[in-house]
Amino acid sequence: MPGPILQVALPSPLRRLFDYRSPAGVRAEDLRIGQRVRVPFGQRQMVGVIAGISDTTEVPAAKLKPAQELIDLQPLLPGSLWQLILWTASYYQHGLGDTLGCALPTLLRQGEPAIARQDLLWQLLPGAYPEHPAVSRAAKQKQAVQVLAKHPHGLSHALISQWGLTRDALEALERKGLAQRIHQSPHHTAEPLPLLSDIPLKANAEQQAALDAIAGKSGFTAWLLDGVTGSGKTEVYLQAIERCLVAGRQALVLIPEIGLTPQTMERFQKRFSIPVVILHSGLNDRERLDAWVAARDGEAGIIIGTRSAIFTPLARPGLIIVDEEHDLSFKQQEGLRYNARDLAVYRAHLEDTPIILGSATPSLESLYNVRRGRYQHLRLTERAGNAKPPGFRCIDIRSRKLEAGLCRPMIEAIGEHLKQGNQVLVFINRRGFAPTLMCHDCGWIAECTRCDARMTVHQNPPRLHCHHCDTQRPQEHECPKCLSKDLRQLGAGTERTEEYLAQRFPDFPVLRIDRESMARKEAMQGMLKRIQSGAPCLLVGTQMLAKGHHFPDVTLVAILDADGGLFSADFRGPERMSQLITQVAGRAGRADKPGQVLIQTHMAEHPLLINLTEQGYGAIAEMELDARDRAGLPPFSFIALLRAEANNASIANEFLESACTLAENLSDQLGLAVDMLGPVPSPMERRAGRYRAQLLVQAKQRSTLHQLLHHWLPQLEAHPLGRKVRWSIDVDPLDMF
DNA sequence: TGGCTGCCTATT
DNA sequence: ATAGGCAGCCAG
Repeated sequence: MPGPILQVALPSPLRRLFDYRSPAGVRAEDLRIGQRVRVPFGQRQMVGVIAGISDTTEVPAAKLKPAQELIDLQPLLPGSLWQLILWTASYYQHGLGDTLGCALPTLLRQGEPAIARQDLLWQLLPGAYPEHPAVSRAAKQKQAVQVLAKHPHGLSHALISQWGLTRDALEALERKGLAQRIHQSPHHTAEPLPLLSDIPLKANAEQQAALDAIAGKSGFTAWLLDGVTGSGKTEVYLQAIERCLVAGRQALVLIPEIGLTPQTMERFQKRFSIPVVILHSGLNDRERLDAWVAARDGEAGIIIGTRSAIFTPLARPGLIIVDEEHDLSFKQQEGLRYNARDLAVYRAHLEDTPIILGSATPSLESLYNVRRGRYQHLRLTERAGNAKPPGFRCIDIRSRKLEAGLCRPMIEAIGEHLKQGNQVLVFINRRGFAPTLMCHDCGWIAECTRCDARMTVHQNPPRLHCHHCDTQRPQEHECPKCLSKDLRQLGAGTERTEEYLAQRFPDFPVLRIDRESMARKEAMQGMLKRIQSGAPCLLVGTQMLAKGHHFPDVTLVAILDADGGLFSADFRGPERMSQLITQVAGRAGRADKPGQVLIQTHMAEHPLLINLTEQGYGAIAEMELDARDRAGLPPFSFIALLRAEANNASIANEFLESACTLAENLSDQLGLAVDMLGPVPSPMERRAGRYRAQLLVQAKQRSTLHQLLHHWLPQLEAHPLGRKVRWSIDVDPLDMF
């Protein structure tokens, strides 16, 4: 009699499962869905996950091979997380094997056992205290004593780097007789610990109302915490987490990619004495696995991480928080194109826990869900210490002379604020020195050889740089077309504005904050320190300035170009622009120093700008939602984008034409009301030497779109042209590029 | 005729 | 993805 057949998901782009016989010597009753197996695959061996167990198979017996080894004794993931991953693969139309590949830490993908490295704990010995003379001249060891003092039952060795400690410091303490290592069995449960190591702030009335509302419901509820910058969303998170921990459960916190602000992280670690796990990009594979296991086995109380942390298993899920839920970095832009914020809502539903989506500028999707009664709206409108919201004013720059992107009234305003001893933030969403290099005699423009884009002039070091494919080359000294020497650098980026301001206001330091100047990690820390000193200075930067950090001594926010979002090709342009302006504006001001925001624009009477400056983001959002409704755009419809790229334009187009016909046939057969838009060349047709085109599929109902995708994707996969082009499907795309 | 490239196919 | 097989092609 034939044994069970294992249907195994393998990390390959092929969207199907592969059947194997069970490994030699493994009893049928020990096999479970969700266990890993090592299997032979072609010439190699691979680690896969059992996704199904069956009595039968279509595969001829001669081809069927036995798996080599059963890696896990138990399923790797709790049921809810397995469900989440299955749903992710099916919703985003991605192979299960590859989806698991995105969801699991590298070492698990390689077949490493799913246990923490060791069960070593560090514990203080009696008589150790931070002021102990033996550590008075050893800052690291002193810090270690402080941290260990908060963990009377011992701090897991796996988590020491999370607390900024090193093995060396702890071993030194051991030698000095101040600390010891203790070993414990893997699944021991510690006696209840004090949860808090710091006293919560007193919640104001709005915060308390939000907390009471959240506490008043059990099970799944989605809360939209809509709070202006400085209104204390983090304090609501912290106290909601505290409640969750008191109930013996774990909290998962998702934060945007660049939002890893050390200040916020410190607040979490300072407040709680239970283990907080931070999944940041600096972790190595082993540390990542240890953190994963600590979360899965319930050792870690709070798990904080970016997008991919949504796939961290929890032993006792109790609460999910998505901070800055409108942020685009929650959407993965390649491969498995999932949106961690959306998955978080589904996960909370699966695990029957509350979820808090927080933002000062909620996405239209979330506001729409509030309108439909799916999310509960919580508002925080007061800024801490009664700080006034910043006052907005637009400056019409039509026919005004600009110097390095600044008009005269703006320069004067900057001078005023500096003279009064305040800081000024200048926002210009363009890196480099100048966005264009042009020949003044014949109009030639320096373009990228691999993209349909202009080269940006950079000065440090001097070069032309393509921001789309990263190509760099020296700047021409004469026009390659007419040999004129009169090449001009047109327009302004952060470098030019920085240079101009430094020369115009020589008495004040100018700090530039963009990807270039922040390349070194210490750079940001150094600049933040300087800004926090409160001395008058100028900050010049890109949208990096808009994320996370608060600058209380800034009284003027100068926005040099608000027009980009007003006439963008993307229907989300206005939403993005409003969010960006509101977020940048929110960086400034505090109780005793109200902030002012000046916006340069060519379209001072544009209703969007007027509404934004007079009524704020909420009003704009409602207006935009109505516009989307009338136009039948998301969130009032559902879209998927099929992208194709190839070395020549016609083959990408041919593939999409054929895909379009297939989709039209399918929707006829199945009676589905879907609209096909395209294929059309991508807004930037050539990028990094490849030609790109796209086809948009749109439906009124989510289920209609998914029925089509479900039948369409296998056809595309089997399409002969599909191997000549590189194609991908993006469900709920956020970017049309 | 050996060895190279490019294209096609199978992977359980 | 990735490896292997095979046809077509050229230097020797």
